[in-house]
Amino acid sequence: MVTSLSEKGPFPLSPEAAEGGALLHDAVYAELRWRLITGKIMPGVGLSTRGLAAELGVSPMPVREALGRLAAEGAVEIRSKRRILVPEMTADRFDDLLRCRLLLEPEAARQAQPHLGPEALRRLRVIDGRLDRCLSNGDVTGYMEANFQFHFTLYAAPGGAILRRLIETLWLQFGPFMRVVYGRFGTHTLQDQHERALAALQAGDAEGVAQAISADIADGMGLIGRHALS
Amino acid sequence: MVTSLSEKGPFPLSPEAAEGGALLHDAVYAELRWRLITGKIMPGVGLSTRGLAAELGVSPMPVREALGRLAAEGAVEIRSKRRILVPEMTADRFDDLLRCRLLLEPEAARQAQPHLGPEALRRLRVIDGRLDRCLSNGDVTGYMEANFQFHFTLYAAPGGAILRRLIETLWLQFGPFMRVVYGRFGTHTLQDQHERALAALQAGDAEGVAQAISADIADGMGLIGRHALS
DNA sequence: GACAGGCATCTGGGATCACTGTTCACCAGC
DNA sequence: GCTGGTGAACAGTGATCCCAGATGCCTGTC
Repeated sequence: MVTSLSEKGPFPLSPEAAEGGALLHDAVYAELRWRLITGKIMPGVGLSTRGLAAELGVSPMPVREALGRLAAEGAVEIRSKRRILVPEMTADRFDDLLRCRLLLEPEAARQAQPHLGPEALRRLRVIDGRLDRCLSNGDVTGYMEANFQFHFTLYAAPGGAILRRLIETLWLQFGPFMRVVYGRFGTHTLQDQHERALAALQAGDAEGVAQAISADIADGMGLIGRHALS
Repeated sequence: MVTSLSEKGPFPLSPEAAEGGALLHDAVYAELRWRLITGKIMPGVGLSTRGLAAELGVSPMPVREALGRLAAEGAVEIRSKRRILVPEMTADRFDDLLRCRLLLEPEAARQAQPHLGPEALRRLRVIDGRLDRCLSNGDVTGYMEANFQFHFTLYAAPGGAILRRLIETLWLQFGPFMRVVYGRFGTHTLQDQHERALAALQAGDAEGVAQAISADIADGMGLIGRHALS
């Protein structure tokens, strides 16, 4: 298998996976990351290297390596042999993740604010518009993709790469769970604080942006997620 | 090679590596993590899967997987083919790491304080005593091991696993650099804030613990590290 | 009919092999 | 003597193979 990748665009190459570079295991890693963040993989489902390899049209080796990386980040759990799965969410882990988000993301937004010019603001508005359309249409996957892009476009700042990376590992862990939650309760109940963040951004109010993001996380993830767990 | 691991205690099994479990690549991963955190691997040196495999007495396969995981955490850099190395520190990356530490670790200490009883306090004092002895003796490696144990014993709290994991990722990245810095400037200049943290801990003052950790990071890593980079 | 034990199958972990791209060194030419 | 090109060695990547362990089903016995 010289891999279908080079000839026909192998597995549905997601935006994230596209920048994966020439290395096969990097592409697989990026693809799986994207699937987890956008909740395309359900919690509790077992993943098999052979199965994923067949699905993606690659050999089991790059898949194994990608799963190993994800395991190091806590996104998948290698439970003994024969069982490698996306961990189920528990109330404790949820609270832990939520605390970390509330600690990291407002700070990331605060640090990024001075570097976000009109061009970034315009892009954020475009993403937010797509996000709202997905909410109206009940397109959960589209919403999660747009929400990811909104937050990480907002956090883009020179010198924030390490913080962004930490935040990404958090998103990897709650993506599958939140997908289930949104799927169960629908998207119409979601009320994000993005407008507030954009207004503060336009005003050059870093503290306001941070507070908006904090509220966005507490509302969008905290309330509905904890409700689903109870 | 049924691996020397099972019979004679293979490669110098560090405290961290011991809990690695039965899986070979987990043991290698833990071993390399420990070496990075304690600065036993210098920045800029090339690592080769084959070389490490020979050194550790295992086949290149588990080493490859371990290096892949470390690459995902930013602890090693896979620069093209034929070159996989511990990245050199830059001023920007250092500032980024320092900001993240100052964001995460005081909060981890604050969250852990209510869960730290007299027993934990006693263990922290033992570790701090060993740490001070290492400082007097100029034992840089021993100091870094003790310092790691002090901080992560302090951060131990139920429901803080994810935060601790994030912090470990940071330690992986500055360990090799700080080892060089300490080696160059000696350990006698180091003045940690551990006593202050222990006093606040004994008084049940969570905010005081957090401030002491904040000062400890700013002094022990911030000042000396930035001085070394200038 | 239910439970226990054994067997078949499946899956992950490790080893080995083949290939490719990179790097370094040596040699030739200017 | 220096520079540029070429070739050889080397190291990472991906594929295939093999083994051990776990899961699940089937059968036999109580």
